[in-house]
Amino acid sequence: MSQRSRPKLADVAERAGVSLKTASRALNGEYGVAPATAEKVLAAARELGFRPNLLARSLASGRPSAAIGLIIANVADPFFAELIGGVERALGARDLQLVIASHHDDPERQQKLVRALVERRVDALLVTPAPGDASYLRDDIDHGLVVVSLDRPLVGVEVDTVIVENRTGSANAVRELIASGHRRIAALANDPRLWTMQERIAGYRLALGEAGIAEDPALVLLDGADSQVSRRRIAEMLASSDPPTAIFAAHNATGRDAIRAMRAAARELPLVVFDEESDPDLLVTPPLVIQSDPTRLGRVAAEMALERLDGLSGPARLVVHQVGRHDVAREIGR
Amino acid sequence: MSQRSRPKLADVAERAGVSLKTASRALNGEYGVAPATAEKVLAAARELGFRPNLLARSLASGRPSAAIGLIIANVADPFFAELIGGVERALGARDLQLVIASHHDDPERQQKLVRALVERRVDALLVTPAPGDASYLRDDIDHGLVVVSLDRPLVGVEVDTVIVENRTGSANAVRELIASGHRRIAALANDPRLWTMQERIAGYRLALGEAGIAEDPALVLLDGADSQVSRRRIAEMLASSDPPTAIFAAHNATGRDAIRAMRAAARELPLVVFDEESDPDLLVTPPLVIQSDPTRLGRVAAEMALERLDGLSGPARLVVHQVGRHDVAREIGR
DNA sequence: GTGAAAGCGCTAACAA
DNA sequence: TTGTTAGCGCTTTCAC
Repeated sequence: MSQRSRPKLADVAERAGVSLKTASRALNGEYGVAPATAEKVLAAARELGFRPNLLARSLASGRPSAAIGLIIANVADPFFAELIGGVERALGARDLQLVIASHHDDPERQQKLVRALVERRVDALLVTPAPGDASYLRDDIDHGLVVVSLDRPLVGVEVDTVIVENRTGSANAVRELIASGHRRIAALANDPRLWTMQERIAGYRLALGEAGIAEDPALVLLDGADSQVSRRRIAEMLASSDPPTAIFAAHNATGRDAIRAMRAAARELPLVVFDEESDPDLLVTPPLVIQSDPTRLGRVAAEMALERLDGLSGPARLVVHQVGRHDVAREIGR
Repeated sequence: MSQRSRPKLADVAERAGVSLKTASRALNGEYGVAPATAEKVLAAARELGFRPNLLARSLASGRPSAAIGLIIANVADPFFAELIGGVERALGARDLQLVIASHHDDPERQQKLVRALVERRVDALLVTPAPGDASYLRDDIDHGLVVVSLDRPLVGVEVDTVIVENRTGSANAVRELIASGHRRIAALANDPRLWTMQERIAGYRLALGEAGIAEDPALVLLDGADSQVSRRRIAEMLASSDPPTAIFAAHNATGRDAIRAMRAAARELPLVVFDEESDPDLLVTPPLVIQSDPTRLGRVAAEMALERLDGLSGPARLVVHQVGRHDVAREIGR
């Protein structure tokens, strides 16, 4: 409805007194058009407010639609926002448009979104996968769809993937806590279905195991997505007869809940947080931050997709980024 | 290139042994297809991995492309991330896809993005305008493009607009500071070209004027986009012989710079911040927060666009949201 | 240097 | 209930 009365190429051609093909050539800057003719066509287009229909062009030419699909957990999450920024920057130079959608960690919603974007004929699909199997993508991949997985691996298909060292990064941070003498370290995550959380908790367990520390289930919260619940659970840990002496938060929001719970209990324990994005130096409890660098994640994933679009073939590639480490308390002198 | 070898509707029809149109009807769930025939078609489509080409469908049917364009300042900014979330939610029920791009407050880049999205035939365009005139949109609007402006007004065309009470909200907050006895109040903004900043500073001036306080240029920083610069400027204010006794930050990032500068100077002044998104209760200096509610901004703008797409006509509408006010320090008991 | 015809993948109108 | 024909807006042969 909204775009119905638009002038078409034929209108431009008619107004310029040339044929369809000549108008097309002139507007696309192709060779073989007399300068005067080209100028006439461009003037006609300007006067008419002509806007070429990219959908029609893509259909007629068989060329790709110049759009990249990006499916992530949640656009409103600062982590993913930064990731999108990285993708956008990598795409910018190529005049590729970005079609974005959130699956909110719902596998079925992800599948629907994949379908919708494939039907829209995006040139490539960047996905931060929801939990669960995604082998339904095989078909599209076999038909030439470029898929790149980022932040988490895609289960059921082999595609280019960019992830970070969740496990090692977490283990190293927990090792630091242990080296400082801590033996009762709480571990907090927001959703046990997420691969990133599983890896980070595995890193926590790895470090504990190396030090011969038995895991205390009372110090582990895997399902802290609900802030109310997680604050209560952390408060209980702090109030117990054998409380933790340090906290490892595998997720930023859960880490912030920990800060709130500590403040409520008037206690301040050493805190490690994975992927705290929001100026951690300004938090009342400056943590040790382990960082994924979502901007880089997005940029690299987009670049890998572009390489595939440029014709790169070969087996799926796996890129594993090292994580950053920022001892915020030390950096601000506390 | 990537989607070339896909089966088309004709392939499905052939495999099912029916005509093109019958296959089309069956796949679109239209009436007038025998159940057995429909089943055959669906089976054929499944076996072939058929994905309808939405671009072709849109072209052939004249129906809209089921995509909404969203042009904002910066996808990676948490404020806009939330705004996107609001748009996405409002669109979700309708199966509309979201094409997103950032102009980084560059008017020329915005114009390019508008063109690109119009050529892609988005059904509607939601824009958080970059500074400057945008009357180039008139032509597209006249041709039926639905445009909604959000967070800032669009200059040069009259379109549905959703903004917030930047001026009143700022004035009220500054009035509170004045009522507490402050007469030397610093004002910080990040970019004087932005309408939102102009309005908020106008609110600051309004409150000062009412109280008969002369503005001291030494206490006003309008161009604090560079964090280094803004921290230095704020530090100079604090170190001056006649320092401010309170701070009004018209922008969140500049507000955080103020917190850093205060910490560096070992001073803590009452702080008002506009649009602090990142858990202000956890900041070392809990501010009084004036909130735009970007999620609502996005949701309402998207709804207005949908109403237009549904055929609503009439003059451009202006929606002005009241801002929220959170005295974070008081709320957390400090 | 320019143009006429055919066709991209699909739907619409009208038959049968 | 099904099929045929034309055509969406553009690009591509292949002519002139």
